Amino acid sequence: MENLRKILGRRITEMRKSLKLTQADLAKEIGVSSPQIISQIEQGKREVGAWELAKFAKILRTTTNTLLDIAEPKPLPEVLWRRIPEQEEIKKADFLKHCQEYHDLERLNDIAPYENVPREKMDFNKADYQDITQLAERISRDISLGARPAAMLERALEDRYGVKVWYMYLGKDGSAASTVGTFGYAILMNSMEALWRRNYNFAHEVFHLVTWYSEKPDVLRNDEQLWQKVERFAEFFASCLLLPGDPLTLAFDKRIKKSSINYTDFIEIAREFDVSTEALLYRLLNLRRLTRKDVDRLLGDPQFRDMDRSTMSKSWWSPPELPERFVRLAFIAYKKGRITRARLARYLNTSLFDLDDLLKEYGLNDREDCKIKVRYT
DNA sequence: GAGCAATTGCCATTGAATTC
DNA sequence: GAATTCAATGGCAATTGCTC
Repeated sequence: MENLRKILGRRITEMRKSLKLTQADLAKEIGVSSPQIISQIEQGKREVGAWELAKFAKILRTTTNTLLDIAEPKPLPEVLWRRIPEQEEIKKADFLKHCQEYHDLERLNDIAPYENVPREKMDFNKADYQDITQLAERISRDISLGARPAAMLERALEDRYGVKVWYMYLGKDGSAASTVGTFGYAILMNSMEALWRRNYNFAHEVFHLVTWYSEKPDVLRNDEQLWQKVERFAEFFASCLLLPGDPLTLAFDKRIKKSSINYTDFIEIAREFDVSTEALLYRLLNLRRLTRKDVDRLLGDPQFRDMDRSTMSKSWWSPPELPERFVRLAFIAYKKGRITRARLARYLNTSLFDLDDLLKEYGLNDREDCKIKVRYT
């Protein structure tokens, strides 16, 4: 038993340090009065009670099984951040824990393996914008995104490829992240983003997933010049994916009357494609439908900016606390008897008392299920 | 078996020493 | 200087042994 105590202590130390917490921080979170107690636990000199173990698991973003497992835990998957957020380690641990839970729910529901996310092995040093355009066209065709891709993209990646999408507050200056692990592909989005920016960021992260195996994340992190280039590619990819050339030029050309076009038409097209007006204008510049002078004049015109802003508030969208698909999977696993009601509440990060209210928010009702006989051939 | 006192072991607290 | 560890001390709950 002594050995198990030491293993548990060592594991707590490792996980605490990976989250950049001190013994004093952990003592405060756990609810013990002094860091000396944490020191004793980490050295295997003090027993850990069952309720304490559960608290350690929650605070260290892991499971009691992992804390007690004799086998060495596998290294955590890399997370590719757009911009490193505050408390990166905590956010990374939360994100990866959600991804694992998501995957566990998929398995509990016997969900068959998904189609593989299209992969592109790209040499970022040699690639050019023509390659990125072709890649966006290919991905758009593979995923069958159609003429208005933004409306389809997230749903298609979730349902068809099992990409896990999670929303979290990542600060006001905007960030997002992507990762690939044993749980599959996952994207972390900033819950503070407006709809049009969100779509763009999402498409940006899709680029990182598609090219995930082109270069190791730590290589990208340590080569600033290369990273900047890849980020420009990702932005351009997002632009091409969400604003496909033919449908966009068609939408643009049909609004031209006597060689001119109204400000409201630009705004309408941007809303139609669910992107910002800036993104639209730069894409039209790229497609040679506008000149650099036109774009600068529009973006510098306060009247255009006012008209644009006045239509934004109506389109504001705030994501649900938990992904709807994740809630649905947890609920179905519960209804099938694969998880208890208490575990369902834990997955949904709520209490048993508030569980029904939370389910109702997602349009789910904990009524007794019924069966009908069907003919099966 | 119930009640009580003595014993034991674990834990929290405090202050000081050591390590990083 | 902050974080961590060590050692001493007291409190509390569980256990043990005894008496009725």
